[in-house]
Amino acid sequence: MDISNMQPANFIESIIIEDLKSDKHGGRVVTRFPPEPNGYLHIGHAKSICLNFGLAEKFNGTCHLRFDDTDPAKEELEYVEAIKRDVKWLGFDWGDKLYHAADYFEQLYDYAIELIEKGLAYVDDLSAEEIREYRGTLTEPGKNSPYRERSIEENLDLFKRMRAGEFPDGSRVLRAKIDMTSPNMNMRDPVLYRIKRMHHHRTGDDWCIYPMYDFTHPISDALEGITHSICTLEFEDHRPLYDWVLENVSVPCRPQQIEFARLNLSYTITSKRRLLRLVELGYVTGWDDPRLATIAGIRRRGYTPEAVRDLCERVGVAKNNSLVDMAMLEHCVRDDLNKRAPRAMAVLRPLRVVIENYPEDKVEELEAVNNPEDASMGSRKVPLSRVIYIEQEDFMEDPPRRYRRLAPGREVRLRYGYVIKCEDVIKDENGQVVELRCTYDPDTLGGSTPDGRKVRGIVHWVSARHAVKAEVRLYDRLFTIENPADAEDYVSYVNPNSLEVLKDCMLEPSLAQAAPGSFYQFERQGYFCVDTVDSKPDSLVFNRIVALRDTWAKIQQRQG
RNA sequence: UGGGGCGUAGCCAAGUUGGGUAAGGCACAGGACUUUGACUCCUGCAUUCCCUGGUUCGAGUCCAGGCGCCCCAGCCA
Repeated sequence: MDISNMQPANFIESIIIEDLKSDKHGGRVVTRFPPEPNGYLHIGHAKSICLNFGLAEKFNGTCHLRFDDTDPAKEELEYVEAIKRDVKWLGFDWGDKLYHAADYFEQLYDYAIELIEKGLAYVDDLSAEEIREYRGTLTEPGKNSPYRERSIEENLDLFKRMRAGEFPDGSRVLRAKIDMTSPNMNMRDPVLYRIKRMHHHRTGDDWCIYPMYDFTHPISDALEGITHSICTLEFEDHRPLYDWVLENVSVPCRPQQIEFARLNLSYTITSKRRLLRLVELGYVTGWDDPRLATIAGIRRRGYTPEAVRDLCERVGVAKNNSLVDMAMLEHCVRDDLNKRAPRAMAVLRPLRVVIENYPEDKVEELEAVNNPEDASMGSRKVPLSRVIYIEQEDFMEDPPRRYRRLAPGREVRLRYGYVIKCEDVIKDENGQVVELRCTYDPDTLGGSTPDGRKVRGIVHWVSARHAVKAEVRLYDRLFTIENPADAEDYVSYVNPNSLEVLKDCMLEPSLAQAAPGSFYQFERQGYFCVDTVDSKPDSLVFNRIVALRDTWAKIQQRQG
C-alpha cells in the first residue's frame, strides 16, 4: 500500500489517508460495524457494512463486528444470529473480531466510578418526567438538578447501591455533570446509567443497571482500538459528548467519530417500526418478503451480494441526505447477472402452438448456449417437438407498427431453432386465442434462411411434451410513491400489484433440477431465482429478481 | 440571532485544502450491432454549481448577506 499515491473515493477516505500520512494512529486503520440486535438488517445497514469493512480492506486494516447490546428491553439472540448471517452473506468476514458491548459492562462500570471520583458524574433522584422538565427546550436552557451537587462520597455510595440492586427501576440514574445550559441537548447532563431489572441475552441477570449508548459507544471503541468510528448523520450532535467521555476517562486510545449520510432507496421503507407494521398487517409475508429492502428480503428476492456491494460503491459516501433511485440497484443486479446467470427458456403465459408439418413423434435436441457473455459456461440441449408453447404476448392478431413477433401469416424464429409461420388462429367460444397452427421451414436451422429473407423476430418457446410446470412470482415495487418514508400514511401507498403469481408457467426441462437459490436468465424476460422457502423439487417456485430492460415496452407505452 | 449539518443535472456524486473556465455512474433520448426488442458500442444530456451582492484578469471554489431542506428536548441506538 503506497499511501502517497492513493486517491480518496470520498471524504472519509481523505481523512484516513491524512491520518495515515501523519501517522496519527501508528498506521492502523480499525473500523467497526456496531448494530443493535433489535431487528433485521436492511439496505441502509448494507451501506454501513460495505463502508466499514471496505475501508478496512482497502487500507489493510481490520473491521470489528460489535453488537451494541446495552438495552436488554429490545435485544434478542435471534437477531444477533440473523445479523451475522446477513453480514456473511454480503461477503464480509470479521474473523475473530466479534465483540459485544455487554462484555464491557464491568469496565464500563469502573469508568463510571472514575467519572464520579473526578466529580464529573452524579446520581440523580429525579424521575424521568422531572428530568425532562429540567432539561429545558431547544430554545431555553435547562436547570440544574437539585441532586447535582452531591458529594463524591455520596455519589459513589449511591451508584454502588444502584448496582447492588437497592433501588427500584427508574428511581435513580447516573448522569454526566456537563452543562445544563448547553445549546446542544446532548450535553445537558446526559444520563449514563439507568436501573432496569431485566434479563440480558448475554449477561443474564448479572446486572440491574445498564449503561447508555453515549457512554458505552466511545469507550467500546477505545477499548477495541477503533481508529475511525463511522456512524450516520443523526449522531453528529453526539460527537461533543463522544469526545467528552473519551477525554475524561482513562482509555487507551482516542478514536475519531465521523458521520455520513445513510442510504435511502426509492419505493422502499427501512424503519423497523414501519417494516413491522407491514408484516403485521399482512401486506408482506414476513421480514424476508422479497419485496422488502431488508437484507433477508433482498437475498430471498435473488439480488446478489455482488450487486448490493456494487450499489454501495456507486452511490458513494457523502453528507447529503439522499434518496437513491431503485433503478440503480436494478442496474447493478442486471450487470452482475448478465455475466453470471445461465440462460434458459421459460414461457410464463403459455400459448399452445402446433407445428403442423413437424412429424408427430419427432424430437430434436437443439443446441443452446448457456451464456453468450461467457463461453466457458458451455451449452445444453433443448428438445423441440410438434407442440410447443410460446408467450401469449408474442402473438397478436392485429399487430401495431414495428411489432416483430408472430401474427397471422407472419414468420418468426424460434430461439435456437427454426423459422415458423403462423398459418391459422384457433379461438374458443369467447373469441380468445387458444392455439396457433404453424408450419416450420426445415432449412432455417442455424440462424440463416436459404433464400436470405430477413426474419427479425425471435421468440422463446418450450416443448409441450418436455415442459416442466412451475409457479413464477412477479414482483414489483412495494409502494406506488417514490418516498413512502415521507408519508405518514405510507400504508395507503402500498402497491396492490406488487406481487403477481403465475401458476402454469412452462419451463424447459433442464430447469427441473434447479437448486433453491440458484439464478437464471429466462431469455427475453428477466432474471429469476428458485425461491428458498416455498420451492420444492416437484413443485418449483421462481421469483423474478428483475426484468430485462424492455425497449419494446417503452415504445408501446409512448404510443399509448 | 437555540445548536448541529447539508444545498453541483430527473437521481446519486467528484471537484472546495492551495481560485484557472463543471469528472463519473444511474435514468432518459438518438444511432450501430444482434438467433434475447437483452448485452455491447457510439452520440447527446448543467454556458452553470440554492439566491443576491462583493473581491479578482478570472469564482462551484474566497468574502458578506439571504433562502431552502435535514437532525436534536428517550432512563432507545
